[in-house]
Amino acid sequence: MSVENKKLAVCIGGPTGVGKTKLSVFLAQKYNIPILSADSRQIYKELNIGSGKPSISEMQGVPHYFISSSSVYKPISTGKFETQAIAWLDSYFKDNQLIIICGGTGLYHRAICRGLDKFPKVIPGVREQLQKELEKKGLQFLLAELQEQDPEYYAEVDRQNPRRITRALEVIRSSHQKFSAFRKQKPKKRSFECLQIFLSDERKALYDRINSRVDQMLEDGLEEEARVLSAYRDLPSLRTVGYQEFFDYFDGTIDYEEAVRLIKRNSRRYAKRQLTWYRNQGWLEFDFNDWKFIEEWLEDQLKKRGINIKSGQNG
RNA sequence: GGGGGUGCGCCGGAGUUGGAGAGCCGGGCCAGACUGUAAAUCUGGUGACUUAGUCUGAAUAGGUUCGAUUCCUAUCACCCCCA
Repeated sequence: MSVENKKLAVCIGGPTGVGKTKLSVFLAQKYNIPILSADSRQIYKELNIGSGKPSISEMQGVPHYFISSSSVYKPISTGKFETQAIAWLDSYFKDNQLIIICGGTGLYHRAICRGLDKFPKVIPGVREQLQKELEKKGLQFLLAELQEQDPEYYAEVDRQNPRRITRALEVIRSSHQKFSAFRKQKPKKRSFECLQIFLSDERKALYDRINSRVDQMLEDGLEEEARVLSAYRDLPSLRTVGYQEFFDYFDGTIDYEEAVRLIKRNSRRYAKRQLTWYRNQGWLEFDFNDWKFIEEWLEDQLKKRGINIKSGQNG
């Protein structure tokens, strides 16, 4: 690939509420490029307030893709997201050199930049069946099956995590092959390069910001949004901080104060998990507030790659 | 001023009333794992240290005892009652 054909995706990650959107919009405006969202909740058109989806005014005219592009009634898997996003990006990069990929879902970023291994389709009903067995017979029962069917994966999997066990078994039962047989863990070739950075902040300040962000969501009508969606609470996409807690409140399991407290707590815990993920994945860490530094760093990266894009004054 | 009660680890609760535990539950916090449910799911830590272990520890200071979180004395703090 010649230098002129260099394609670059600037991936921006980080914990919830750290300011990913603001920075992305700023950079997108500067280079006059769109933003592709890597967020497993903002992708649903029904989840607005609770997902922290940027408003029209926050987008400032910058085109956003994969925001509100699906419906909670048709859940999108990470695999589907990869397929759609890559198709979109390949097409985009035919005529363009630079894009911003912004979002808090680490696995989505990974699906774009590295790709997921190809797994067979799960036969309808298998997952539900496994869920039933898990509830009735327990994890140990499923573990025994995994040990027999796929000793390799059994040896390395987190055996206390039902999600991992049932995932492996749904693939095994659907394909009659070992789960580990599909786990090549080999990065895919992409038509573009990913530059991965994440924003962070002092923990105390981040948590304060998250707490007040939740207060803002409540003011904006999170409770009503949750109420409308409560009939569909069992959908995977509604297993989400900000909604689940309200569902319990509607049930009378907890009172309003408690629901709010839990939303804040679970948001903080989520933020921590995100930080752990990006550090673990080797992303470059930047201070959320140091835009100047990030700008200069990015300029440098573009120059190195021979990417010459006018900093547009539009916006 | 008099009488009574309570006091342990970041916080709350339970529990031990002479054979002691850096111990139980919850919270908070810290850290980690994670390839199609990922805002999901799961794990570890939270007195100190030279960390497979060692030391200190039940408000503080003494005392009784072979042995004290437990009993005694004083002090401090908080709570209740009486003046």
